[in-house]
Amino acid sequence: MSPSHIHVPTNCHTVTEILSRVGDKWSVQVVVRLGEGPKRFNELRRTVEGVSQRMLTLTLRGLERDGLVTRTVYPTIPPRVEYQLTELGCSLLKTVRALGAWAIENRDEILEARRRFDNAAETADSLQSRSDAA
Amino acid sequence: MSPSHIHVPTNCHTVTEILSRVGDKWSVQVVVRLGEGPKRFNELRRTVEGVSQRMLTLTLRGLERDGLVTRTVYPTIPPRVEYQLTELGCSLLKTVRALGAWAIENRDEILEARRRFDNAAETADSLQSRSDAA
DNA sequence: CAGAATCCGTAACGATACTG
DNA sequence: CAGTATCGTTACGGATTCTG
Repeated sequence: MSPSHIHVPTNCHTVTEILSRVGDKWSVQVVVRLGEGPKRFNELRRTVEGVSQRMLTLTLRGLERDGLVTRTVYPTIPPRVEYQLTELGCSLLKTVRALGAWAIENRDEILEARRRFDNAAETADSLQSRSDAA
Repeated sequence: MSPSHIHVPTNCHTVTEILSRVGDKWSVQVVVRLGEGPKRFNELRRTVEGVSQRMLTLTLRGLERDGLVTRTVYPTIPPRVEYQLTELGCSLLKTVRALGAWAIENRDEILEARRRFDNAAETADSLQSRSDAA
């Protein structure tokens, strides 16, 4: 049992901070792909699908900055750069997979809830416009 | 062992979708606070700290739409509205806590990696400007 | 090949004022 | 009390062009 009634702002902030690192548009996908093994830049660019060159660069820089991936440059011609998960990155991948499992498990329930909610809102709207017209 | 080399786009998309629901600026904090029990609007507004009225409203609507919280209106004067986690919301809270635990556990390592990275970048910059001046 | 730099549109967010 | 409506700003992300 954790004392959840004790509010520790630092922890909340920490969690939020980490979540916004991982919650951006591409970080998770990149981490998951790198979970398959080290990859080169354009290799990632192809497999992540939909990511722009710019965003892949920024995402990788961010992950590198936080110590989640390493960037290794082989000074050949043409240049060759490999990205690889660090141990920290691997441990993150594990907990992200848990969240992923939850997402897949509850996908249908969420989608249906969404459908219901949108339907209800639509119904309310049409009732509204009917009373407007009257 | 999961066959991680088999790429299932639907699952990736699902995970990304869920993560962007939870990865926004306030959802997690709201869910965590609601994990302590049902709360009223302004009660949340105070405990979540930093959230604007507008964003709290939007966040709660989003969570309600996805079936993660319920919204109960007591038609008294003044009005009283209670928000409460659904079962689905509770199950999400559990996996989010796992991510939170990871965040807290690895906070220092991340911060230090960040510091190192920024230092290295700064050093490179100053070397750059020195060769510019020459 | 692996990026850096620039430009630009959208969407997220915050502050404020108003309402039932 | 619990919102809605409107406005302005900022941050995110995409497309394009250029470079070592």
